[in-house]
Amino acid sequence: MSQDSRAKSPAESAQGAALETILQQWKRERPDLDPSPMAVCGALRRANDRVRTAVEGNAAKGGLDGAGFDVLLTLRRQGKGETLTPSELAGEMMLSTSAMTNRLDRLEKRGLVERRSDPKDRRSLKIALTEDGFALADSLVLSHLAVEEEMLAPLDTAEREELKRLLAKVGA
Amino acid sequence: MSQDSRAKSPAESAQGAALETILQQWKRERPDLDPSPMAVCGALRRANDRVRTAVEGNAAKGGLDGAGFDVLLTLRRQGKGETLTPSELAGEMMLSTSAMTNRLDRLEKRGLVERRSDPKDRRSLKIALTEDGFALADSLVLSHLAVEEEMLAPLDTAEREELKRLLAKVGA
DNA sequence: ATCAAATAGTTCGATATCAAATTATCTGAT
DNA sequence: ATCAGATAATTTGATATCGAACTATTTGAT
Repeated sequence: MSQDSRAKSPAESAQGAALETILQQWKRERPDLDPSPMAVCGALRRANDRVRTAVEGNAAKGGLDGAGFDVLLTLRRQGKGETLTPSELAGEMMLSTSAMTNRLDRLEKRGLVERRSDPKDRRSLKIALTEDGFALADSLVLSHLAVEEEMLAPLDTAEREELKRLLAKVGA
Repeated sequence: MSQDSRAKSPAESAQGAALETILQQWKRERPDLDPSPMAVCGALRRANDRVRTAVEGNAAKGGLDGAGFDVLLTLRRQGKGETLTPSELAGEMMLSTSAMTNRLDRLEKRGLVERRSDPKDRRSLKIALTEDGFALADSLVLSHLAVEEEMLAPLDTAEREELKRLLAKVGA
């Protein structure tokens, strides 16, 4: 294996074919079509991949994958002692409830969250951060923001605002 | 189940918590931190999710998932009769070679691509579109561009250029 | 010419996801 | 008060991915 020196772990080195090359190929193959939307959507995907990779790298420092990291930060930002149900968590992060069961199993096994039964509704659960989980979230959010800030470092404040504005219009 | 009415299949309705709410929560919980990078990175992720969902919807019209669709279009844009090896394909689309084996198995089973042994190097394979595969790719790329164009419809030409420029700077 | 190291593709084992089925509990209409 | 239907979480079964191990070739140093 090892595909000729590039392409290590897909989400890692990442990049694939140059966007410019792709556009040229389509112009040659289908001169009847305007491929310009691909340039924008491709740039969107690439930028998102770069950010995601960097963010997951930070999560890995806490021994978490992107999945567990999201759960931890979602709980943390609710506030000390606040809880969410598995369904609410799944809803917040666009995930099936069965995938959430699995994530919570892992986080609970690591002692970062706990499942508390809800006396008001015995079907339901309250998911809470443990002390360790809270501390880890508090630590990771700091480096997380540093990582995101670094990804955005080439953009000044006005450019960031403009980027947000334009992104909000995509698919709106 | 069904988490309070939204969040059907995660990648489908999608959206999760409002970005604005998330920012407010962090400002309350960690007033010592500047959460503004989250707004930009969140917008990036959301925009990318919307585009991906739309693009996968188009692929589904041809009975493909996003994975198979990518392979088909990558081969198509090389030109009629041109081939790539599984390793090259994996490299182009940032995927492990083992995942590529799996994708090719499925596409070959559907008669959309074929594996040709390379007489120059008997370890290697040439992946080629079949006639059906070529025709499907040619048809799907048309609606694909229509879908992407629709996602970008709220942006005029200058805004698209600006968006591309800004996205290229993210994580650069 | 030989053979160790590199390379191409596949297979294997583990894991994360989804959708559907399942179990337990609650709600509301009668 | 009962019970059919809704709801919460989990379990199940299928699939896609990754990294590592494997098989078959090729390459390059001697």
